[in-house]
Amino acid sequence: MIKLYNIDHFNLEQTFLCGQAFRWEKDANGVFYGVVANCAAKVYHYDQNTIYIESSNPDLVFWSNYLNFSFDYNKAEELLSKDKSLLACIKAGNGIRILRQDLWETIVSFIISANNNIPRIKKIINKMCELFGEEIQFDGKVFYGFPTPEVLAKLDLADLAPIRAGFRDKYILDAAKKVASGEVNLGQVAKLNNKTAKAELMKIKGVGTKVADCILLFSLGRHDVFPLDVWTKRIVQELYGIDEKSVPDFVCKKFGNNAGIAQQYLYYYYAIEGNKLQSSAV
DNA sequence: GTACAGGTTCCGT
DNA sequence: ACGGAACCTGTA
Repeated sequence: MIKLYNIDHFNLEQTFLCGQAFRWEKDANGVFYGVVANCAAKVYHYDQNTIYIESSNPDLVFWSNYLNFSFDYNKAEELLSKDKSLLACIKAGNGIRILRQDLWETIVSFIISANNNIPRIKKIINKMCELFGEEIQFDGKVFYGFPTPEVLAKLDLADLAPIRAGFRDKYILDAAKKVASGEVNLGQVAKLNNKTAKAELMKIKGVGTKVADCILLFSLGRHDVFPLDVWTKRIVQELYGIDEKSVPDFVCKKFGNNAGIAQQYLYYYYAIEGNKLQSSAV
């Protein structure tokens, strides 16, 4: 078992259920079960400042990387808190962290997220893992790893039909084929700057601006990227009185290196918690 | 029955 | 370049 002590700024609920990851579930005791790549895990707070991780892969380095444990949130939040509108979001969502998720898994997950809702996204991903992922025995339960590009590349649309991905099925296959063949080299993508990495990812069908930004933020730790979806665009427009076309530029300039973190707070506060928008001074 | 969901692609100007 | 419809499916 891995024990993480003296945790500052880390809330599992907000981190796992804020819409950046789709494979964590909370049970009746408040314990989170999930699968990361091919590692099943049980994660829970011992107390507010201590987290326990039991996993089929009890590797501290693996988990501290996934949780982006070394990143100092205090500094980022200190800067963001100067904005009065964000302050309320930061207080409400305190302890949200941006994960560093597996690149391949993040690509496929956010392809599936297009024009979709979170419960259904989860359902599709779980079914795909169950059918094509590796079986993992852990804690007396059965889990399924995320299918590799190689496995998915061999499938056709009929094979994928049971996961009920709808029109996204062909995009999943396109991603698998391009990654398995090396046409899109994931090892390289991680080394490229935002703009180039994004262009590389967008070679995949079903990966547009927003999905690519999500991949950069939620997998590669590019905290300066602000994925603009229908929610966050609407939120920024109303909160700051910005017209639609200026939003991308505005968030970039306003939140700079911490834009992605700002995005996550805004999304959590207004979209997940369902608070009503009210304008306030910038 | 109809509208809509954390977008992207495709097809018109 | 830019705007709008179409897209699978599930749920309200």
